Amino acid sequence: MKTARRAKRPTLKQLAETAGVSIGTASNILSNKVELHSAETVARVLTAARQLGYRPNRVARSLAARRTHTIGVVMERQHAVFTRNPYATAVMDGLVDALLPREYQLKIITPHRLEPHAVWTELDDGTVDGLVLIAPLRESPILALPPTSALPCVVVGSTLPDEYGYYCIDIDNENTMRALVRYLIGYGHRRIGLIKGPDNHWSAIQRVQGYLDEMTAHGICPPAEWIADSNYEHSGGLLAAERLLQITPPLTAIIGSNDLLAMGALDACAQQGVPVPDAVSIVGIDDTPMAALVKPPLTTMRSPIHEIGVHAAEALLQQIETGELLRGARLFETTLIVRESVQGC
Amino acid sequence: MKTARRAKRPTLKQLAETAGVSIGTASNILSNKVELHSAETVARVLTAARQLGYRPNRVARSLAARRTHTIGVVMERQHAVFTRNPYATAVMDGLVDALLPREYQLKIITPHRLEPHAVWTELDDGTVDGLVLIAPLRESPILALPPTSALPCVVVGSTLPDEYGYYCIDIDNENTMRALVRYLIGYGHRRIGLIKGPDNHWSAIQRVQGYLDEMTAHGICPPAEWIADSNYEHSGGLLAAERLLQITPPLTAIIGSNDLLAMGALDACAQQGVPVPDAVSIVGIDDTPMAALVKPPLTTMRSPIHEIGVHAAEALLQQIETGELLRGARLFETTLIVRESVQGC
DNA sequence: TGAGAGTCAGCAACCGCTCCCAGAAGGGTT
DNA sequence: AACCCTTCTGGGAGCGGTTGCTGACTCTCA
Repeated sequence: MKTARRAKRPTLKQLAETAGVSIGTASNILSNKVELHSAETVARVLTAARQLGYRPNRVARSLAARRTHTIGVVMERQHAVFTRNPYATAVMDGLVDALLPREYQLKIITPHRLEPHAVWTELDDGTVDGLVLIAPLRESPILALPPTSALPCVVVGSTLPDEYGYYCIDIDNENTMRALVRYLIGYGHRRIGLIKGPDNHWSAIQRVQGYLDEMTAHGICPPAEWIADSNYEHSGGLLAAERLLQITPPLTAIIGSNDLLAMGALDACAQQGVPVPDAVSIVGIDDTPMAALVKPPLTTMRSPIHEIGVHAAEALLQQIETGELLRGARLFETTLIVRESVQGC
Repeated sequence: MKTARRAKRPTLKQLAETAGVSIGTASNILSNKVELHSAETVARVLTAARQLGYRPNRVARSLAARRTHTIGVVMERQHAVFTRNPYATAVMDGLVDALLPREYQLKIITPHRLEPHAVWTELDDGTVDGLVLIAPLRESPILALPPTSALPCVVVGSTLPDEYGYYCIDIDNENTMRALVRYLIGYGHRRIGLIKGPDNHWSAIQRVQGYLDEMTAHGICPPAEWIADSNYEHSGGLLAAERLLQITPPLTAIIGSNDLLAMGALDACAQQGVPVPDAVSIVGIDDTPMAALVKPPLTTMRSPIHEIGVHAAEALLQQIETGELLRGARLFETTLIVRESVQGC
């Protein structure tokens, strides 16, 4: 592969020469260790830097200091589509907000190998000080290896079992779903269907569990047909809802395991002329920005995704800077956002 | 600042030792220059690598090879909110799609200094092989300096005047707006208002120009009050539309300079009980995913944003790999997406 | 047997910067 | 005057790779 030959830019060595100091001195001064040197030397170096248009080479700096000031955001290949992944998008916002002010950079990593060791070669390549794993999947090669590589990591959007040894930041999936079921039951619903997320998402499984637990706690034993398998996307919600709408006697409420699913269900109802919430109530989870825009506006559980992103960044930085690895989980509360897609029956 | 001491991982030197070869040999083999060495040596090195769990250090590699295989995505501070920036989000998707398969990584950069030279220190810090500038603003410090630093760059979402010396990838803002105006006029509209984007966006200015040109081409001279200043966001569209709706005799159509603005206008109409499209037609530009979801579904001009992202990546890689800098602009066609927010009058 | 060609591995000079350590210079004490 | 501190600067050994060059070795063929 041909590589362009670019104009050389001034190095620290040149800077040191034109300022008439040693490289070490110049380095110190440019790294803000100004107190080590006399005001006159500092001024000389700074002037020379300005005059030369000196810009430090961050790669060299990282190599020497073994610190990159960069965080990697790891997404599964199939998730790396921001337009269809409002969750990842919102997490990114939180990360950006927390990271940029502290002069950390952000790198997007999507492994494309399959073998776990190869994947970790892509993830832990020395260019990042830490990793945020966004919603790693159950069978993902990323999780196949224990986080032995002492690279600080946090997991967002998947609550992994303790054995995995990761610090997880997420909402409380089970309780969120249980709250949603309780809310619908409070409105008199009992024939409540669920559009289930994909089995390879930890959250999907936990949400189903919450649904089943709360339903049975109220003496309802939902038949299998009430639970429609799907992915986590709008189109999947539409298809799944079409199936659920054919159940007789009809369900009076449908829970989307996330907002996208619920909005797909909303569209299915619209297409089939089923009025929401008059004929069927629909709810989701996440409260993505679109949830307020659809008709009828979606009642949903708000996940503090942005806050989760911020916390992920902070937890990661803490690990990086103290060297102490965090374990366990930090589960955020969700709050019910009542809009217009639910009604008693 | 305390730095965690991490477990050392094997270096090329160790690898070479355990494989019983020289560092250079090991390096060649791991860089896929396998043809330089005998099959037996290759096997020995590969085995040792597997056994040691060797992972190359990309930082060191970048320093030595002066090639990082990383692209920087530069966003203005105020734009680095993905949840409210469907445009940047869609561009990112295109970049990801084009870059990841070619083993390039993607880094998000948001300058937080103000002085142009300081900004370029952040942008061109040696960690990227090229830069994608997403919708740089008119008075941005990023643009204050000519792209003299021979770092390959492309601009996306802003069509800069030639003098700036950047290769720009964008839609044809003026003609897109003119087509929209023509479309409305074709429906008999003449009292057409415009919600204008912010003055610091090149696209906003070009779109206003297109509006004015096409209106006057049809003998309509829009009074100043028909043009409502705004930002590029939903909330801004709502406020601006409130003003436009008070004009008497009423406007029969409102153009949002982008979809977010148009959707804000839609909400303003809903709040004031003005039926769309019966009382007023509303259109936007971009065709963001939400445009199809709102009520009524928004008629808009589709920008091939994803394609723009892909092209940006390809143009950038071409510059990086050939060393020849591109100039000028590549303007993509937009296409009218007819939905339900327009009607004759 | 010796020259020439062709393989293949090792050596060593970087890449640009950090950071530790030694030592020079200057000032104050006794 | 000798000694000790303090303050400041320079030297140099890495960080973990890449890369061009040298030269040893084998093979072929006259």
